[in-house]
Amino acid sequence: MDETEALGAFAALSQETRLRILRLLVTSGPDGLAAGAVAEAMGVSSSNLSFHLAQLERAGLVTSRRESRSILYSAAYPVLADLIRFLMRDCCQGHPEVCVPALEAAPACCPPEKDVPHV
Amino acid sequence: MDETEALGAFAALSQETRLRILRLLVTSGPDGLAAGAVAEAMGVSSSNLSFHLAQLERAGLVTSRRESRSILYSAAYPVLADLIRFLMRDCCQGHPEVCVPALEAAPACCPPEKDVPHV
DNA sequence: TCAATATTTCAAGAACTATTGAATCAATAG
DNA sequence: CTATTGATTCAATAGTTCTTGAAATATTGA
Repeated sequence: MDETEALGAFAALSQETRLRILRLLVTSGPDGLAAGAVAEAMGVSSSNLSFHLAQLERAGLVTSRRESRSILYSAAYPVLADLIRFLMRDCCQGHPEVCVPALEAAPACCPPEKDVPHV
Repeated sequence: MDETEALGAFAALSQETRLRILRLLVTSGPDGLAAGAVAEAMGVSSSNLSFHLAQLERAGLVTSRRESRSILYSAAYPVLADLIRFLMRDCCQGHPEVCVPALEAAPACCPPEKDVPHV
């Protein structure tokens, strides 16, 4: 992920509705959710939701696919991982005190049975 | 870090000049850099720089202290760590495929000699 | 105290982003 | 083929953020 992509991702995440949409989609799994379901969960109009989903998609944070009449949106997990990496790589550069505490919080998210390299 | 703080941090990072300022300050170490030095490095006017530094400070990503005539700005490492944690905790929730790849990139940033818990 | 330096604050305008409701487009069922 | 459903696009407006240059503030040295 380069600076331009990171800027786009941060801009996408800097709006309350969009941050909440992304969190919903991440926890909804790779199959995704129909735009209508997301709109209902967020309590916003379909046109407003469409606007925000388009921003998230332009930032690469979500992907969409049509399934019959619905359009299903899902979180782009690899791009999220890229963004975390960007923060660690480009912002921690030579400053482990930034990302060590972040990593210490990771086990809650990443189950230890996965064979992750010793950091 | 709660949603509101994260929104503020993302907004602060979604502007090119500010993202570059933060990266400069992170790599400049805890002693920080005078506002004037940052302005010169960024090639922007002092009043514009002041505007962006204020945004970064309001977001909690940098701190400032006066030293003689200069005001020294430095990166708020713990807040950056909080932000990485926020992305991992609130966005990876139950989806290790998001943060495992991110963690795999971490060694480059966090030297292995530090005794970090096995993730 | 006065001048110089470092920085911030302010006001105006430009540029960008978000919201709304109406119109449009795509897919399906009858 | 028409009506219905699910979603997007568009145009107008409202709101927010960025940039600029001038004025103000704080600190120091002569």
